[in-house]
Amino acid sequence: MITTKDIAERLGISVSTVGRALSDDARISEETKFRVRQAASEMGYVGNRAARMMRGASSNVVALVIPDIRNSFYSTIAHELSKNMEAEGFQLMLSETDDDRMVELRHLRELSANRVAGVIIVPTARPHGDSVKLLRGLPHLQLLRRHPSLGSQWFGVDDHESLREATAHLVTQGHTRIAYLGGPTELPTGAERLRGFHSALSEAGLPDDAGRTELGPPSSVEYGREAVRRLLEGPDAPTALVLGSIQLTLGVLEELSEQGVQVPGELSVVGFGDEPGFSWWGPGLTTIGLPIQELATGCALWLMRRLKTKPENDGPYTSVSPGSLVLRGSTAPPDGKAPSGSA
Amino acid sequence: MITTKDIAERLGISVSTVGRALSDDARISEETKFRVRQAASEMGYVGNRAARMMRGASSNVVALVIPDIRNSFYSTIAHELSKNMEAEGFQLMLSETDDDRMVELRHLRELSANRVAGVIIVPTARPHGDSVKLLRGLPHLQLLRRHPSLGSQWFGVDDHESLREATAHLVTQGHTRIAYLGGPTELPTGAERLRGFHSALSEAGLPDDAGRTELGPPSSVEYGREAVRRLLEGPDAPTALVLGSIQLTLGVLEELSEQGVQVPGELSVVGFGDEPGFSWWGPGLTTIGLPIQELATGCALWLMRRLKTKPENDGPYTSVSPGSLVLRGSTAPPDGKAPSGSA
DNA sequence: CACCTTTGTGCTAACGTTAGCATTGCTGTG
DNA sequence: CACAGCAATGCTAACGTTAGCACAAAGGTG
Repeated sequence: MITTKDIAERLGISVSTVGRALSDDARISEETKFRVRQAASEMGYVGNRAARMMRGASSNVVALVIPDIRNSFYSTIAHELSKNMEAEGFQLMLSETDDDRMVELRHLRELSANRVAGVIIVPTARPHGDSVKLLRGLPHLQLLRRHPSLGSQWFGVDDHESLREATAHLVTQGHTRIAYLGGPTELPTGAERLRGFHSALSEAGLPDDAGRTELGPPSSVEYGREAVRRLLEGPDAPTALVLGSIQLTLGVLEELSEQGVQVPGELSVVGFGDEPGFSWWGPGLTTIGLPIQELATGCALWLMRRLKTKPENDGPYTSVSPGSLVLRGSTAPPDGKAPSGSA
Repeated sequence: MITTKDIAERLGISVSTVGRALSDDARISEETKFRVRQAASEMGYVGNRAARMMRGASSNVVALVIPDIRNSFYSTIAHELSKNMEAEGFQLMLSETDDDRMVELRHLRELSANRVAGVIIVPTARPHGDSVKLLRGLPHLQLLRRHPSLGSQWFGVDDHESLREATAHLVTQGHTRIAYLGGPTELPTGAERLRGFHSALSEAGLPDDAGRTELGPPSSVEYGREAVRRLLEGPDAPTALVLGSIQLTLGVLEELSEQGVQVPGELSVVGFGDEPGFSWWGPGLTTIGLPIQELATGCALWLMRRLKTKPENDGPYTSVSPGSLVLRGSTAPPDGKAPSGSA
C-alpha cells in the first residue's frame, strides 16, 4: 500500500509536507500541492484510516445489529440507513444476531474492537451483561425493541396500539373467537403486541379466554405454518386471526393457501407488516402497516447529528411511530353476520 | 477508551507484559496473566484493531457491494455471507450502489481507506476507472455480474441457460408471440438473459421478431408495471411473458393483479427468482429459481480461504450455478391449444 | 543594516499495539 | 564460587498520520 512516505520520497520532500498538501493546508504553496496531488493520484494513494484513528480521528462506520437481514423490515431499514449515511460519508456495518445473545455479544465485541462510531441495534430479548457494558461505551440507539438496561435512545412503533386497532377491527366485525399469533413475550415488542390484543378484547367486553394465543419464534416462517395448523384444529377454532410478526405472517399465508382455507369466509386474517405479495394474496391481506422507512430515516438523522456534534446532548430520546391498518379483503364478519353491533 | 497502558499502570507493570499476557504468551507467568486478565475484564478493555492494523494485522472486515439490499437476492446473499463469516471472526460491511457508478466509486474509496480485507461486489454496468484501480489493490470477487476489467474471480448463475429454458418452456406450449422484460444489455446479466431468450426463439425456428423485448432499470418495480401495461396494449399483444429481474417481476405481478388479467388464460408468465409470494400469486407463478443461497455460501467459503492463506493461489476462478424452472400454474398453451407440437 | 514578519518546509512526538532484543534475578552445575 | 541457562519482565522501535514547534529564506520596516 502506498503511504505518504512513498510520495514524499518520490518528490524529495517530507511526509509532513505531503500530509499538509493532501489536507489542503494553507501554508503549503500551490505548486507543491499540485505536485503532491498529482503524485498521489498517479501512485494510487489512499489514506489509511486506521492511522488516522490512532491520531484521534473517529471511525466513519456505523453498525446495524439486527436479527436477520432477510426480514423485509430490516432490509428496508438497512437500505434507508445506508442511503442516508452514505451522503454523510459514513459506512454501514451489518451484524446479524439471529436473536442469539451470544452471537450478539460476539458481534458487539468485534464492533467495539473496530471502534465503530455508533451502533443501531434491535436487541435480543435479554442481552448479555457484557453486551450492555460494551454498548455503554458506544453511542447507540435502540430500534423497534427496547431493553431497559441499554441506553435511553429509542426509535420504535406503537406496538400496543397497532395490535389493539387490528384486533378492534375484528371485534367490530362481530368476531368473538379471535386468535393472536406473535413473538414471545420476552421480547418487548412481543409483550406489547400481545397486550394490545388483550386490550382490544377487554375493551369490547369480551372474556379474556375469547382470545387464543400462540407465541413462538418471531422469525420462523415454519412456526407460522405449524401454529396456524394447530389453531384451525378442533371444534371451537377461532374465526379470526391477528398476526404479530412478518415472518409468521408469511408462514400463515403459505399454509392457508396450501390448505385452501376460505378467507375471509372461514377465517378472517390481519397480517403484520406490508410486503409486496400481501396485496395479491387471496382477497388481499388486511394488515398492520408500519412506517419503517420513516423510522429508519429518523434513526439515521438522529445518529448523524449525534456523531457530528458534541456528545453533550445525550438526553433520553424516544420516537414512537404509529402504525396504520391497511384494509383489504381478508377480513369480514363471521358467518355473514352484520358488520357491527351484534354481540 | 481503556488501553494496555491503563492496565499496565494500574498493575505497576509494563505495557509489553500486559500485551503478552493478553495474547497468552508462554513467557509470562500464570499469576501475571491472571492478574492482567482480571484487570482487563474489570476495566472493560477491548483491543484496538486500528492499532493492530498499524502493526501489520489485517482487517477482519469484508465488504459486500450490491445495488440494493431490499432486493431479496441480495439480502439472502448478505445473510448467508454474514453467517459464514461470523463463524470465522469476520464482519460484514454493506455498501449499496443503487447501480450508480459514482456511488460505487465513493464506497470503494471508503472501503479502501478502511483497509477492508476483501470485497464481494456486484459491479455496476461500467465501473469507473478509479473503481477498477481500487479493486486491483484488494482481494475481490465478482458476484452475479461480471465486468472484464475486474478480477477473474466470479461466482454467478447461468443466465443464458436459465432464460433459454424458461422461454423454451413457453415455446413448447405453443406460444409464438412471447415478450421478454428484463434489465438493460449494458449489464452483463441483462445481455446474457436476453441472449438466452433469443436462443430459445431461434432454436424453435421462430422469427426473431416473434419476441418483443422491453429493457429497463432492473431494480424498478414501477418500471415493471409500466412495461407490462405497454406490452399488453394493441392487437398483437404477446400471449406469454418471460421476466429477467426479480423487481420487474414484482411490478408485473402487481399490475396484472390490479388489471385483472387472466393468467394463464390471457397471458402466460414466467417470473424471475423465487419470493414467498410467488407461490400464492394467482395460479402460482412459474418462475426461474436460482440457487442464491448456495452461491453465497460458495463466495463466503472461497473468500475466507483466500484471506486465510497466502495470496499465491489467485488463479482465475469461475463458478456458474445452474438455475431451475419452478413449474406452477402461470403458464399454459395459448387459446387452449395442445401443450406441444401444434406449430 | 538590524530586526520583524511572512512563507514554505522539516523535525519530532504521539496515538495503541507488538516483536525483537536487553535486562534482571534466580537455579543448577561444574 | 563462577558461570551457564532459564524464567520473567522491561525497553525500544515501528506501523501511517498529523499537529505543534522549529527553522530557513525572503521581503518589508525602522
